[in-house]
Amino acid sequence: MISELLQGLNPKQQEAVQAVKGPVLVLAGPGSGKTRVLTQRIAYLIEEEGVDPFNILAVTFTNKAAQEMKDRLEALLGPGRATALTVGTFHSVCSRFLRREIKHLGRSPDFTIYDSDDQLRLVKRVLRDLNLDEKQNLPRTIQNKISKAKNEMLDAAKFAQSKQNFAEQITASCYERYQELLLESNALDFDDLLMTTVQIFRQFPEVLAAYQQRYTYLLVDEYQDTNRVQYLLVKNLAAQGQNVFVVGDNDQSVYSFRGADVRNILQFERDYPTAQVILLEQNYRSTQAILDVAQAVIKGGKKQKYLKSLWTEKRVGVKVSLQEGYDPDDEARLVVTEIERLRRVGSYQLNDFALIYRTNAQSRALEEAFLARGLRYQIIGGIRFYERKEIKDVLAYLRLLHNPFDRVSLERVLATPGRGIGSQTEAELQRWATAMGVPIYQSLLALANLEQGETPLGLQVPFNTRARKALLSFLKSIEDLRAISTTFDLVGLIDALLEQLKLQEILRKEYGQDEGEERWANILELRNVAGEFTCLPREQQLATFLAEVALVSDTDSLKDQAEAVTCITLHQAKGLEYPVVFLIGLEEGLLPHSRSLDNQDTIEEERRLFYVGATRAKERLYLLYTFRRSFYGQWITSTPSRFLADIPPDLINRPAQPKKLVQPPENTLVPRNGPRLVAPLSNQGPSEPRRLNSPISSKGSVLSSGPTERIFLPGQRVRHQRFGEGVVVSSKLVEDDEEVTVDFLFKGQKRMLANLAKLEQLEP
DNA sequence: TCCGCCTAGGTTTTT
DNA sequence: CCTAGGCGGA
Repeated sequence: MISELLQGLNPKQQEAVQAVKGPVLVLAGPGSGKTRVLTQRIAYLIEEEGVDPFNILAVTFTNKAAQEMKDRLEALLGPGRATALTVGTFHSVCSRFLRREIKHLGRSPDFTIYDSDDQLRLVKRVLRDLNLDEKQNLPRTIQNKISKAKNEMLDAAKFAQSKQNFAEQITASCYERYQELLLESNALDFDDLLMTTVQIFRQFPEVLAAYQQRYTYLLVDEYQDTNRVQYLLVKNLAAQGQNVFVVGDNDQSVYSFRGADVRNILQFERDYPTAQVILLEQNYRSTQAILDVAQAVIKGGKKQKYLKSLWTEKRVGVKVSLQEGYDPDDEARLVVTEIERLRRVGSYQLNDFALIYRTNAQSRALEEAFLARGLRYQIIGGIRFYERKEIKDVLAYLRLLHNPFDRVSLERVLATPGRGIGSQTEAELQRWATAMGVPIYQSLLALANLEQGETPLGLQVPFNTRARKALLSFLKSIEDLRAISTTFDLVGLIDALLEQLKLQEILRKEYGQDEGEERWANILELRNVAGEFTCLPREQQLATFLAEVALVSDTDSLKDQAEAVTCITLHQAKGLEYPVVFLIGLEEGLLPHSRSLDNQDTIEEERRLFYVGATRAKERLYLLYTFRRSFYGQWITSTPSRFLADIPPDLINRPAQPKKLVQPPENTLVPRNGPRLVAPLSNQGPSEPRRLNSPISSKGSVLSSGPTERIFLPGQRVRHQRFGEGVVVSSKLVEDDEEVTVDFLFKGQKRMLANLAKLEQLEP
């Protein structure tokens, strides 16, 4: 009997799901159901091959993908069947692994995980410790270098060896001190989670052997986005059984900035000579019109032969639209207007729409347009929930309670709220702790003992009376909370903390009524999340909560059912799909991003980003760019993205702009909030070709010509100069125009060419 | 120590 | 444009 698990899969997919033991590489285009194949494969292994879920490790790209995989398995196999399965991101899997195994390095499992913000603070601390100038040694740059080194498995010593020039020696000494502070803080940063795991594997072969024995089946999604250390993790775990099943798409490799190396997937067969390679080329997501454009862009740059091509059985569908907005506000307005139109004439809901952009900053203009029209929207990313100041403040207390050596949290907590402990006192505390050779928190405890008359090391009692008082009262409040944490559950602890801090009042005072309430609401949301952990044994609640909170990303909490338009970056949109997609800001300097321009490889990565964005669309794809955009407060005339020039004109519609804008007179400032000097004129038929300054190419490019998109859909209200108002009955595209049948209020039905007749769109 | 004014510099993308 | 840090004054 053919397994039910194979039903609804095409032969290629079935082949992948049933692949025999041994290494398997599934090269799969966008929308090819690769994540589904991965999931079905796991179900198949358990159901048909009798594999114990305990022996399976599946690595996904986000926690959200992991959750979805678990849910799907539950649905396929029945409840409870797959609970022994290990699923998660590299980071979460390694984090769990280290809680168990870090003891081999003589470290406590109660380590704190430092996120990027914590990393940066720690680097700043390092620079101050080493008396280095923050101007000459930018903390961000140093943080990036350290992170990069860790992703390449270079520890501080190896880094110092490999870099000989003076500037890098400075970085090396920062790296060294940085690791010292991490160790002293009993903390691991994001990158350590992976690097330390591999180090343990190397140093303790018996530990590795145990995991190799356990995980006889290893599956990895988005393999093209693995970096060196992730590659080594996979390789180490797969070394014995070779049962490694990876899925990915080299055309969607967009994470080289965090060390991802597309060669990992391209050289899979070299790493695993017995590998089977399966190509999934059929696309189940997008229409042919969308796929054609996406393929044109991805192929545009390269001469090399492609590993795979894409095809679909879906209908050709609506042509992809390309449109210019005057500026980002106008661009946003065009999008919102189109969303409103599609909602009227089609059966779309708000969550069918996605606005995808290169940089988070672009979401600002969108936000304003949505607010102005009263459409619900959700912006993914930007300031992440767990990076909000008020949230981090509260988390800092919780982290300090769980791990008193956590240096970054201690410093944060000392400074907020103001309690009379400033940089002077802090520096002195630091000196004193160093003199005693203990971590800062212990030196505080020693200070308390000193107060009670003990003088352990015969050191002089430091600090003036005021500072000492402040420090001791601080210590007392922490110790009080610590006592509470040993009797109350997590929510009880948080309540006590909020009470002690008088946080609600502080927030209201600091940010005013409205924003104060908003931030307080965030705190309550955090408290809500904490509530989900109170079902655990009390001793585990805080640790589990903190580990979880450190590793979630924003897309993880993305709600599909939310009735709102989604605004999201290209990177975060990877793996998602929407019926209608607007790719905005398709301009030189933005996509490709200006920071990528000095290097051919990074420009090609930008091209892949375009490809990823375009292939998110199922039914309709809109490409937009602006005439001008402001950078650093300066208006710059935009140049349309070079990737647009790779699209054959006949694949694209350049709609007659329903709203035509005129350039403002020279040297006229357009006030940000005042009345716009550039008023949208009501439409008067086909617009004059907009002056495109520096078009990419004069012919063979979508930028120079193009027929019209179908904008007069049935139900659209229109006005004609002679016939007056009417409603569109039907329409179809013809050569260079759109043929519409209109039912006029007084003149009955007429058929005409929309642009030729200068037909005007009206609001409903 | 804290507050507020000022200026110089900065914008990719994320687990 | 915006914001984080530096600097002067209370």
